[in-house]
Amino acid sequence: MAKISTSSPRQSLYKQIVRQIGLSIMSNKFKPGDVLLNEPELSLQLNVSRSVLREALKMLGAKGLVAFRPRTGTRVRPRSDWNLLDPDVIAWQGEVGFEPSFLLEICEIRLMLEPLTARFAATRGTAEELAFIKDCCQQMQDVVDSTGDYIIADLAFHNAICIAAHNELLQRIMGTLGPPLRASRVVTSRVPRANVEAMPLHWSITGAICNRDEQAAEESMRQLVLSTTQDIQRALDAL
Amino acid sequence: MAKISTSSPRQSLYKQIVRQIGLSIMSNKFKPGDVLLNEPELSLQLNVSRSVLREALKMLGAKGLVAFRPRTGTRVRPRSDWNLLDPDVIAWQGEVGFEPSFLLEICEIRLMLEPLTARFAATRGTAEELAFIKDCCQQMQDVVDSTGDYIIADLAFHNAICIAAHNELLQRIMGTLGPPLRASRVVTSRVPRANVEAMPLHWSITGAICNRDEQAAEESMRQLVLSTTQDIQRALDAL
DNA sequence: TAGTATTAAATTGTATGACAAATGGGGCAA
DNA sequence: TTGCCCCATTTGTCATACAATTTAATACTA
Repeated sequence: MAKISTSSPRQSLYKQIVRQIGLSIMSNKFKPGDVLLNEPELSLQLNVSRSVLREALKMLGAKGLVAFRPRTGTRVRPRSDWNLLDPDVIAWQGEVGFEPSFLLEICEIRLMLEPLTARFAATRGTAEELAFIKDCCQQMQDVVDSTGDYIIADLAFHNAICIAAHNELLQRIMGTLGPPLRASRVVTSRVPRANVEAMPLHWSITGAICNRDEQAAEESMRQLVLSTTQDIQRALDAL
Repeated sequence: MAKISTSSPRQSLYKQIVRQIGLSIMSNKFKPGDVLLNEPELSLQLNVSRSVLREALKMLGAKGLVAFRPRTGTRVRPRSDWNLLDPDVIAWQGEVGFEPSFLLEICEIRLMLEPLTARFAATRGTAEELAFIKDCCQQMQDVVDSTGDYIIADLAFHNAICIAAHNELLQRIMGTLGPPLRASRVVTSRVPRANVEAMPLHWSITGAICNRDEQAAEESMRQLVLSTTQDIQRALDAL
């Protein structure tokens, strides 16, 4: 059976299939509750062996996207069962376009997490970690005119703070919520000069953390998140 | 090839294998960086066909626990790559015993999430949702003397607040972090009369939310989470 | 001798075919 | 009508063969 796939020639077949079906689910081509084609037919249609198809389906099952039952078939599970914090699930959603409501939900989570994260960083960060935060902030300042580089530097900045907070689970959550933020930042940066205007807040966060001023760190970060949330809200409203 | 498994006769073979290997990883039988036995041998040792083993491994791979490479083998990934918010990953960790540090990290996340969750519930909850919160609180009061029932009622209470906050992603996170909390509550409830002493705070949260008093709801919830965190901290220190 | 290209071995990746087990529905009987 | 049984459909499991990939040893060359 030949591999005709025009897209990614150097990628394992099962990974391609996982991605393909995953995207089909995210794009609502298969809606929750729908029953997929049975395995023999689906493997025929996708031009792969049943083994590959099954391994792909099992991976989707592990992410909570589908459920299996003999005789009934493989069914797309309700969205509330999806592992929404799985990196692939997030990425696939991004590829087909995030729901605005989902982006706003992420903003709310950030509003809950980031202020206390900054506080913990001020309390627990090592000298090296604080120095790195300052480096990241300076890096943002340096590339403030380049939208793409600025987004990357901004992510690095927030990640550095997260590392200094010394909470592995938190790092995982924030790391997973990073890519969607990057997507929303692309929307945000349509707001002219948003980057430049956000720099003072970034500097005050950096200063507060480096001075071990927990209260100021938490409060500045809250202001920053509120501000970027408003930017995103405006950008989404403009659509 | 016979299924001699003495444990769960009514469970798909691949699910048993996923669980078995998953637990082996959690219990540090396979440490991060370790290379698993190659598939033919491992399938022989586990007494299953290579297909079943591969489907199980793919599921573990989808959860970030292992990575595959031809020639090199299947390797356990570093803990930082694990999908720590995957329900199975959490559950398996619980079965082999949570690390105290992990429980404290969860407490910190709660401290970040729950106060604002309560605030949002006060702002956005429908009349029905608020009534349900009150019901849950009353239920806690009714079973305050039964440790097991109290834990269940407490989870339902916090979940009801989360639902009223109208944030799907938040529900997912809190729902995933629920079972570990249940485990830590078992530890907590060794503290005598902790249940009874926590009821006033629960009632003030309930009252604040039902009165749409955002500020009081947030602050009461913060006090509650801080209080339970201290209980857990004390219980862990006593070990 | 050192550096590079070639080859070979080990492991995962893929395909195929066959049969077992579970399940849901339809038909049959009380 | 209601309960039971049987059967068709679908996933679950097994076995085997071969392809593709990658690492490492090996040979070859400058």
